[in-house]
Amino acid sequence: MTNLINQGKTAGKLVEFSMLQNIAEDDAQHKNDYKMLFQGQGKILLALSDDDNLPQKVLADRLNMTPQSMAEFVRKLEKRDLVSRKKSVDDKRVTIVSLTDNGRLEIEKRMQVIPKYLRVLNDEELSQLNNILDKINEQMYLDIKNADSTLHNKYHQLMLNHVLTKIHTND
Amino acid sequence: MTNLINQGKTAGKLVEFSMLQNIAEDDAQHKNDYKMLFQGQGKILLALSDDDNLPQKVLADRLNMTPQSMAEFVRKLEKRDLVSRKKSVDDKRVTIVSLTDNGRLEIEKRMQVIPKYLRVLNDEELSQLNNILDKINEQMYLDIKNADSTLHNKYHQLMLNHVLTKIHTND
DNA sequence: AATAATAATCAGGTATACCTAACAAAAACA
DNA sequence: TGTTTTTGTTAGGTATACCTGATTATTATT
Repeated sequence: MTNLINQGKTAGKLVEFSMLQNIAEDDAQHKNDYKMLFQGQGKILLALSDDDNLPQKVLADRLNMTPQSMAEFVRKLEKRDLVSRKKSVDDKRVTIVSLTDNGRLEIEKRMQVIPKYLRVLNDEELSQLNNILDKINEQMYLDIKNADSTLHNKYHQLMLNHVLTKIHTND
Repeated sequence: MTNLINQGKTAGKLVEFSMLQNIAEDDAQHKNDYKMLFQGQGKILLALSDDDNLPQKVLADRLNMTPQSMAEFVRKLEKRDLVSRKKSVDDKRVTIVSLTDNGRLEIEKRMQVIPKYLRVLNDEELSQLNNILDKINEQMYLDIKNADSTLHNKYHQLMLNHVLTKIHTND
């Protein structure tokens, strides 16, 4: 009961947070980079950062996208030299998509940006936030898995599990 | 020093969080609603939710957009019956944009969605997260103000200051 | 070997967020 | 009063994210 009220408050602050993020990062292309991490081409990069050398079809399924869209995005990524495409040898229909070194760098670059606003948190707050995010993220993994047990698109799971922590464990 | 490491970890988790959010809310148009809060038409709604009945020009300045884009978005919002446009009487050049009741409802609807993932936090965690978000948000307000003291576009400030808390204070 | 299913492509489309250039109407200024 | 500034509009454009339909290879099935 009381909890609901607190949840409401926090929800509002999260919205505020997202909005400020959007405005604050208005500088340069950072914003776009960040925004682009989670849709279209960016999604694909993230997917590949965990599980590389995937057929386009698999990517399309995982990211819940039509093969046509996938083809388009992969093309664009290829043009930007972030992924490469090679025909599979076992099945000459399939095109294997792989990250280029450039693409790998790009992802790291994008993810290693430490938002300026984190600097105002002290160690205790950082660790609190860490715990909270762990809990929230875990719950979201579960939600995603459940929403999906209805087969039809396996979502990420594999791909997602600690993709990012992995990349960030070089500290 | 150590702090930097923790910041890095947290940054990674935030990226993870955003990504999961994007995927988890794949259901229905919720995702789009949410996403749309912070750009284009959505930004305008938010701006008006704090400070209503504004000339298009002012909106364009505050949201750092060309008047042409603003005109376009306001048009679209009008078509969706979320805002109304009336000519100002003192200055017949200006068009005053106002939220319709419908628009006001729309904003509240969008913002009062409590993300499912918050339910896994207990009261202590919620209050920790609240504090943390307060700190972060406050810092971002400052950043925005500073980035902006270089005149040229006054950003929000007025508009932003506790827009959302205000709306959420009905608990 | 003939047919069906699968991976991908091409062509064409919609929607959104933006932008620039050109221009009209109204207001401010000299 | 005439000129300049300001607000907004029209027209046209770019870029991204997606989608559907039709078609081509290639592999799987019968």
